[in-house]
Amino acid sequence: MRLSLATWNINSVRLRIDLVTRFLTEQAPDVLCLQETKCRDSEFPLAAFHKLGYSHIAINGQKGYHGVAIVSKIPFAESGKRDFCAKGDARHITVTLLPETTPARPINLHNFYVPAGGDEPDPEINPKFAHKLAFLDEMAEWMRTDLIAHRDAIIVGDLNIAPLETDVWSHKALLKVVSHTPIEVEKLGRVINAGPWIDALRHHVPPEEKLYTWWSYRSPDWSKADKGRRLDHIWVSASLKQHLDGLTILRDSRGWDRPSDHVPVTVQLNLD
DNA sequence: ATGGTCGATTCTCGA
Repeated sequence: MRLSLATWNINSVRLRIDLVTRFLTEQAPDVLCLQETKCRDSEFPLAAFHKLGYSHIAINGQKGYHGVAIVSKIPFAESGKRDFCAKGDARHITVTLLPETTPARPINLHNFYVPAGGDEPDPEINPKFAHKLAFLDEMAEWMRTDLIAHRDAIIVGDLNIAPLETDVWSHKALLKVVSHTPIEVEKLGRVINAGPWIDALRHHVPPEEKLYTWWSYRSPDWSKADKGRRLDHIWVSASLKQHLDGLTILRDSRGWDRPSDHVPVTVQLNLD
C-alpha cells in the first residue's frame, strides 16, 4: 500500500482553513501534520476536516501561539504529547498510525514545532535562542533514551533550522541569522544522529541543489527574489528508508491568496 | 546596514 504524509506550518488554521481545504482536495495526502494552529483545542475547525474524510484527529493547541495537530484518513492507535522544556508550550504531538498492511505495520509519527529562537543568536543574552538550543538538546536525549528511531517511525515539522548550505538562499549572508547559525546546525545534527534518521527531502533532492520550504512575508516579490530557507522537515527511521517513494513541495501555495509563509511538504511511502 | 510583513490580541509580541 502507498502512504502519503504531509507537513505544513499553516500560521493560523482558522484563518486559513480554506487554503487547507484546497490543499487536501487537490493533493489528498493520507495524513497532514500542522504547526502554528494558533487556537485552543475547542476552537479547532474539526468539521472542515471531517467533511473531507479526515476523521482521525489529534490536537495539541493553546490560545494564540504555537499549536500542533495531526489529521488523518488512516486510523491511529493512540496519541500523546510531550512538554519539551516544561514550559507548557504546545509544540509536540504523536500518534501511532495503523495503515492497512499485511502483516500489520504500525508507524510512530511525531509532529514538532521547534522554537524559532528570536533574532539575536546568542543564548547568553537571548532567552528565546537559549530555549531553542535547550529544546534541541532535549529532543536528542529523548531520542537516545527512548530509542524512537529503532522502530518504524517518522519525525515531521517546522524545525526552524535550515541545516545545509543549500537550504538557504545565501549561506554566507545567513551564518549569523537565527535558523542557520553553526550552533543550531550542529545541535540539529546531533538530533538526526541520535535516531539515526534519514532526511527524506534530501533523499530525493541532492545536497548540491537549493531547496526551500519557507519564504519571508517581508520579502517583496518573494518568488523572483527567491530568498527562501528549508525550515520544514520529514525524517524517517532507517527501516522506512527503502520505502521512500516520492516528494512534493508545493511551492505554488506560497502564491495563493493570503498564504502561509511556509508551504506544504509531502512524502510518499510504498509500504509493499 | 536596516527594514521589511504577517497573525492574535491589544495599544505589543512573536515569528
